[in-house]
Amino acid sequence: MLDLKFLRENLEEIEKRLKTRGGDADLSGFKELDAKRKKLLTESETLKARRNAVSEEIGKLKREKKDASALVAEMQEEGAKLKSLDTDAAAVEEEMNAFLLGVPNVPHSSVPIGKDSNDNPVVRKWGEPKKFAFSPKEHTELGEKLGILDFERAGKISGARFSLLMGLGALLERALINFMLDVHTTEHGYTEVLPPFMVKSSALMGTGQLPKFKEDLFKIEGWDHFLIPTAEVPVTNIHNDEIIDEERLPISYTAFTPCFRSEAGSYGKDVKGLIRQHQFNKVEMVKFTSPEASYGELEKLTDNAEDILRRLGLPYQVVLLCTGDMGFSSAKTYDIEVWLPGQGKYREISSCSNFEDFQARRAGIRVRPKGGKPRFLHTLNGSGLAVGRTLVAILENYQQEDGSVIVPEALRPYMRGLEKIG
RNA sequence: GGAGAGGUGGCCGAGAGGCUGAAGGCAGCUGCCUGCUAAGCAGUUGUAGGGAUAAAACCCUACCGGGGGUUCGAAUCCCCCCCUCUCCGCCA
Repeated sequence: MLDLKFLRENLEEIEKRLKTRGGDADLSGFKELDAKRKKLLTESETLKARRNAVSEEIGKLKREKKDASALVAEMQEEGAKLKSLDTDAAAVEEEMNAFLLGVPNVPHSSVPIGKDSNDNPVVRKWGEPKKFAFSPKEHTELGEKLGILDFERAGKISGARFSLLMGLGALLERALINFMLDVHTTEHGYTEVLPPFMVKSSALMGTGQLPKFKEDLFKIEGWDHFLIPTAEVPVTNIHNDEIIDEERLPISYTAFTPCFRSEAGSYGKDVKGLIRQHQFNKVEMVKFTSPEASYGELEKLTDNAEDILRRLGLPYQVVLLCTGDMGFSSAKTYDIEVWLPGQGKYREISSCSNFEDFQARRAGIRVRPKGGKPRFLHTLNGSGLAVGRTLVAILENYQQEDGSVIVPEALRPYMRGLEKIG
């Protein structure tokens, strides 16, 4: 959510920059709404000031045992007027709030202007895509032949876009989770958390998934709860409505959770395999920083995610999302894309974003500078990494001609020393 | 699920219709004092919205878990909801 004053004072500039995101940045109704709000507020406050003054007078008269009935009668009449005025004011306030909740974040000045993912510049690459002496297979075929992935049975249980990991596949997934968490906690300075996998709507409001993107979520029937689409939601909301002393920043959390997404509107995309699932595992990194430090921390956080890929020996590239391809709440986002030989392309495996104070304002997360006034802090998060897609990348990058898969060295301690699957 | 207790400022904690934005304490800030540290003394310190101003000072409004109600006036009375704690039941 943008700051009301900031929006009021920079309306044209903000509108111009939001337009670069494409689509939904319509601020045309704002001026009128803002004026209406101000008018009602001023009227209501004037009446209230009067009421307070008269009430005090009445109190004084009563204490002196004098007659106050004339004033009381007068105020009874005023009361009705105030009540209707307040009803209107509350309605406008709510309208304003709903409006603000629907406005996306303003892209940072370093974000390139563009229409869609084709306009995302590659900012760096690591590793060389391996040349295979044979035609490399996709993970689906490899996994099914090895008996570690079973999509058919997953379908019987849960339908399309679910997966069933068996035997060494399940172990590999678990190994990846433990490996990632260990690296982030022991080497990158993150504190591990294991949050709830269901959250209230207010938490989703705080991080920006609600109110606009309800159709992407799974709701628990009869409850105000949703399955989390990412650990970002419960972990960022750990500190909602808190004021954190500045010397405690930055705060860095890492969390493993399953993630649940309806994938509405993705029909026909990635229908096969582990790439796009209704349920998948992810290790997430979340940071709370001072406004001054957030862009430096974004670079660190992105590098922390890249580090996992480097240790696993998986080639990747980092792209900077252009204005047209960014998420609703983000001010700047890097996507990390891992090389998948089976598909012959780079595919997203992590998304690292700085939200500036957009989420903090919604969730009420502030920092108190030493001796100063509280202000909203900055929040960041990134996948470190999407576990299922990492498993795909390992199967495809480490496949051998006979269909077996070498276990990357970094993972072997987590795989009972196993060097090869199959 | 049943029974009780409770949710007040950065924190602890009083207040039980008007004189309360809220005593007292802690913490913070400023000054004094003191070889240093600690202690002591005095002053000061909530958040948000609006008005005023060159900027302040200043003025108004709201906020005592959330929402509604009663009243001229609500932290205080009434109703609904949420959360925490204790006991009982149930359960991994």
